[in-house]
Amino acid sequence: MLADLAAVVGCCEPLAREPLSARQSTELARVFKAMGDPVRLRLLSLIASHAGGEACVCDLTDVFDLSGPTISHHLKVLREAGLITGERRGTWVYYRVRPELLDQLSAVLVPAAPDSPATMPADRDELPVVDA
Amino acid sequence: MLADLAAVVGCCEPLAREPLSARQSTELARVFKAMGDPVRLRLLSLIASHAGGEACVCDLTDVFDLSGPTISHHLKVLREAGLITGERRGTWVYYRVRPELLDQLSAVLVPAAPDSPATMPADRDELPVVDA
DNA sequence: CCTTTGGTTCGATAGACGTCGAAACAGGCG
DNA sequence: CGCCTGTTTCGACGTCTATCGAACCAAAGG
Repeated sequence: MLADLAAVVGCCEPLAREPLSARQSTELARVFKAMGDPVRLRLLSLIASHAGGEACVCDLTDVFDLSGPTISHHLKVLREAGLITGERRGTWVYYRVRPELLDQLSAVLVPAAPDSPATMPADRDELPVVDA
Repeated sequence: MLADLAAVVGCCEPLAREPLSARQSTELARVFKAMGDPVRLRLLSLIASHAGGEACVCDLTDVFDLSGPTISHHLKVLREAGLITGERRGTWVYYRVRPELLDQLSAVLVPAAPDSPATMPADRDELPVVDA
């Protein structure tokens, strides 16, 4: 669903440097909107902080007072926003975050982090395209 | 509306370090949701990148094919999320961003930026409380 | 004062979103 | 094969949200 964030945002153009184009803001907003829900944000955090960098859906469901389908729905939103990837291994489905995306978002927000690797365009101006 | 982000998120706890609590995710999601709209994201960018660090509403209205009330509504959402502040000076109302908030969000996203000032909790563990 | 211009609030409406239960799909395992 | 568990899809429903026009408030000048 989300094409390549770097391609749209120009990789690490801070929000405060120059106005976003309509296209850029649309793509970026898609990602922020995915994070604009408490459940999804918590899911993201649970996956990101889970041992091994990945979490099974069964681990996530028990944390909330929500039905299975609802959790699955939120995971799908996060997946389509490019924030996480899911992989089925046997019976269970494991999700892991895509740190590059978080790095990019972080870089967009902050005016100019001096020499943090998160803002060094060098080693990741080509992100894998995520689809569906 | 938004209390103190730092107080809730614990100031700079990265998303991937430990799972967010229900409360933390709720507060954070409020901010991300405010940014989860193309118009608002563009407004934020227009204000942040405007000369002098502030922009008059009259500057913002012309950029969009939207009615005045709609722009005003979006500005209110950004304001209540704590992302911008508005001040009336004479005839016009000027908006400016709150960079601390953007810094904090950036810090929450990235696992551990080595020595970027954006992630140094030292000089800003006390943020001004924004209300309405 | 009254008018004009800039911005916000109000009320209404169409569409999007979160949630659920039921049903469908996918793998193990008797 | 048939069942059982884990996960996703489907359809529906109530709520929230983006948008508008109309009305309203604030400041500046006649």
